[in-house]
Amino acid sequence: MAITLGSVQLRIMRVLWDEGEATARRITDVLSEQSPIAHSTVQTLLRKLETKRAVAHEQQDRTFFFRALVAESEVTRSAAQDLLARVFQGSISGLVGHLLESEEVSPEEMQRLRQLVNHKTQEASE
Amino acid sequence: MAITLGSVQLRIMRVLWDEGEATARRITDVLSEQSPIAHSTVQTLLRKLETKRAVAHEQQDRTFFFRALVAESEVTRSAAQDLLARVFQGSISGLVGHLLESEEVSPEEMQRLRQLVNHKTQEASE
DNA sequence: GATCGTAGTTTACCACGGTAAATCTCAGAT
DNA sequence: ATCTGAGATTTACCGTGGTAAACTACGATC
Repeated sequence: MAITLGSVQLRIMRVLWDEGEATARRITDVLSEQSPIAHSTVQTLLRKLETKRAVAHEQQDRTFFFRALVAESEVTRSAAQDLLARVFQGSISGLVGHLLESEEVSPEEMQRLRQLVNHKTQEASE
Repeated sequence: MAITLGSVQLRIMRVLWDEGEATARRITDVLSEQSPIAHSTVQTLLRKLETKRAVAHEQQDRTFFFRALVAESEVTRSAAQDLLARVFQGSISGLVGHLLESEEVSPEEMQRLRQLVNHKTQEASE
């Protein structure tokens, strides 16, 4: 059941995760802040998301209110696992190595990263 | 120029990276070890890879020898960056956090990971 | 009551990855 | 000379993501 979403679908889901529930119109407006998108495009994608059980809607008056059926963590996790398996053949250090080489990483990020790794190391030894 | 490849295309590229150059037949054989794939499928994908300048071929007698035009590091890097941007909005710690939670990580992997992170931290402070 | 706007529905394309059969071509075997 | 096998090429189909116009329905407003 690996839930894989396209980039626009992901942005739609993000609105739902942020706001709990939203109308198609609301989503169109939020997405359009970044780059213009036709309302019917958003509606089509919501439909496709509903088909694959990633969202559901309920009606009030003439308007649909959508909400997410899958958790953000679920989606991001399967995306990360997918990449890890497909591209890095399971090697987390391979993935992280590449990222550290090619991205500008803020000191805060590095801090968080170190904590994550050390925490996990500790866990393993207790 | 983000080179993005599908999973089978990636497996094809891996053969080329491993072997330097290979015929379509050779690639079919290698891929078929894992799961059977029609020769013509491999040829079609090689064609598509050639169209997008990921591979090139040269002819000897009646046979094409393919080689990679893009480096493995280039492809894996752009895949990782793509995921990072699209799904984790740039947060490496977010990505790594998810992976550490959901994957079994061997002690060796953790070791390498710690080294990576500490090394990078050191770099930043010199 | 005609019109306007907004919601949702239908329909249609395009691109890409993957899948593969069908066909063409030609060198080597019989 | 003919057949066979292996290579390459052509053609075709499906699924998914993305894109959006066209159409329908309906409540509110002039």
